[in-house]
Amino acid sequence: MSEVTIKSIAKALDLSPATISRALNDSHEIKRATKDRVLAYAKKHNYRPNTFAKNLKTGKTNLIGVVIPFLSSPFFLEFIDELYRVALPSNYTLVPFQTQNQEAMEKEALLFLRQQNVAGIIISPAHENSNVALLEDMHLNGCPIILFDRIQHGLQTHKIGIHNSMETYQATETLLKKGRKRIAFLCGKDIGNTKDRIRGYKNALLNHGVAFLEEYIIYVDYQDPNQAIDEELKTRLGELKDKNLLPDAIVSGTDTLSIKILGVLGSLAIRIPEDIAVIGFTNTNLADYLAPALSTIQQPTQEMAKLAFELLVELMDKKSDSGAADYKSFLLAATTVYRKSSLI
Amino acid sequence: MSEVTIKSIAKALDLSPATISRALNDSHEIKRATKDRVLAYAKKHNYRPNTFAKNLKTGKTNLIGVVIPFLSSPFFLEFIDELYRVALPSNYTLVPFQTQNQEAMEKEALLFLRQQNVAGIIISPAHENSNVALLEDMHLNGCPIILFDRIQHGLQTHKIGIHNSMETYQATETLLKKGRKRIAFLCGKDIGNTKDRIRGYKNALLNHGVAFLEEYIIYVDYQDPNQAIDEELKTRLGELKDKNLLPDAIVSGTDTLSIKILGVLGSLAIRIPEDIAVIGFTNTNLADYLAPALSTIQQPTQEMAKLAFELLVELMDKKSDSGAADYKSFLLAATTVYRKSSLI
DNA sequence: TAATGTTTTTTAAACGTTTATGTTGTTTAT
DNA sequence: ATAAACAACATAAACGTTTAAAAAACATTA
Repeated sequence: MSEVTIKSIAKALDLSPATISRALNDSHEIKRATKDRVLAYAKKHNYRPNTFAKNLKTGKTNLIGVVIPFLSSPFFLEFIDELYRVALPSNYTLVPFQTQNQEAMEKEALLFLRQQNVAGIIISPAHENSNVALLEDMHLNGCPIILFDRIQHGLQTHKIGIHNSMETYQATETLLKKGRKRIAFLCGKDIGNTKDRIRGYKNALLNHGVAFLEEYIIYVDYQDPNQAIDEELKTRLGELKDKNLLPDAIVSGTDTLSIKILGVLGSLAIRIPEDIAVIGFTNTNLADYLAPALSTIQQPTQEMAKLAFELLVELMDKKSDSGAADYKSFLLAATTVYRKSSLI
Repeated sequence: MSEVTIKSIAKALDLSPATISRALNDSHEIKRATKDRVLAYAKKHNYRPNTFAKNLKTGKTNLIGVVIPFLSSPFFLEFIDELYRVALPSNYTLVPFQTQNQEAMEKEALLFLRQQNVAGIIISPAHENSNVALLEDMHLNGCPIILFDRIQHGLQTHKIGIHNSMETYQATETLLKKGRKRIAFLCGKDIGNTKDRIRGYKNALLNHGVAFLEEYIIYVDYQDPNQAIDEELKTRLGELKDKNLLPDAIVSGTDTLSIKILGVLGSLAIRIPEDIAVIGFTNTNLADYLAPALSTIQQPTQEMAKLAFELLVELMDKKSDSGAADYKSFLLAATTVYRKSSLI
């Protein structure tokens, strides 16, 4: 396929392949004139290095694996989108994977990335400590890894996230101060950061003297992509209503559910925020347009992406300097935007 | 990095590398017993073939390049999402790229994909005939290509899209039948399929005896990602109002704009659908939740993705059968869902 | 001028595969 | 019994790079 190679250039210019290779890599041991000849010829004949040969020889690639649970989640989508933007001027190429929040799929992705010998990985793991052994193995073998968003994970490396419990604490407190007492917490089963977010929610209740009710933690099974989440939500709300426990406010700790709940409440003829106020984690830029406009806890996605990329590049460049492994956790500030869904 | 190779296995089992390779590839000229020994050893020691060596030798990869204008557009997002789903069970790996609708970026992506020697490409081109020479070149050199969504493009290959003019014709006609006469058409400058969609819009007007007004084609420059599209939309509507030409309906021919226009009209205190009815092209599953619920012309995204993948695999398998190049254009049926934004 | 140092280039091996060709030993047909 | 056919493996070259080491070319110095 690729007709023009280092060898063919060598033959054409009556030089050795070694010289061509060095000239193309701007080695100091090739004189200016020769370099110019080679570069000119290469350009003229549209020489393109064979990635596979190069990688085979050097054992290095310029690939960055990006592993996320869902592409359809506004937060992860925005993250990837920004990642593409910051990676563009660099020489690195992104290889994204979604795991559907399943450890098995995550493993497949990681094995593939390992096989591709990626230069680094940016990952929001499927679960707490999911594939931790594999990740540690790759990490030890010189593949730098950045954890983001779901940073409660055993791997020792740079981590980028937000202060989850603090965010839900404040959201819950806001609702409490507006007089809401029956506040439910909505979250996906096995969805990252849930624990921390629930903790903040509970603490807010505690500090305001409101009793915590186990029934008010609404878990929704998220695993099955084809599942009718709307239906499940309706059922769960119906159960609460039957027990005479319909909440007067909902804090959602999960991106996608924050939006779904609006539609479900609407179809049940429950008014937002009059009957139930809603504040949710999500990063959709459509929040303003929703009915009603949704109060959101938004992660600083673009900064996270930028930081993730920069930290990774730093680690990849450092290479085997084998620094004393002083990894840091970066907790960025989230922004809560109050819109109609939580006003009273 | 990869410790265990064909060579090392050969040494360990006192066989030649050729035998190991053949055993791993289940060649008929290796006897059962030997194969079993090799497979067992490989499994036990976690042998992973070196992709680069393999690709270098065979000149083939299992990569599929996916080139789209925007990842942030609901339609393309859904397309990619589904593509991942159908590609998962196969042995192919997706390498997505977004071009920001810029031919230069598209070229970069294609050059990269060519360098990676991808087995095939699925693309919705930035513009009509953008990078057509490059695409043709790659195509001729044995890289099968599937065009989707924006199929008005010079490349001769399988194409998958919808009947754009028909869809906008029907949407416009619906509005006309409800008595709207001042119908504007909203679209992105240089956004694919615009021509066809405008044609359908014009024909509907024509067939219903409503005069076409040049001012009612509202082009919005889409290129600059940081541009304040909302502001631009406001300005354009303001201009129309000043000329006493405020429309009573809007058909949007562009995914993202279909959503944006809702917010803009809202902020101008224009009622939907009373003052202005809206029907738009888009595939967001949030259409129901928007304020007001948005009438949408939805492409059959998942079928498109599935078909694109299947056709591509077929072409990749066929290889150099050099079939008489009987490429087909598949025009799938879109679905128009009428919601509140277009009811009167 | 010859020895020395420096710059520039070549030689050759290697990365981990695949595959055409060669070699061996065994079976089958005549 | 012997030639032919086959099964099962080994040898060796190749894919397009990179890079250590050797070699050549040139420049400098005594």
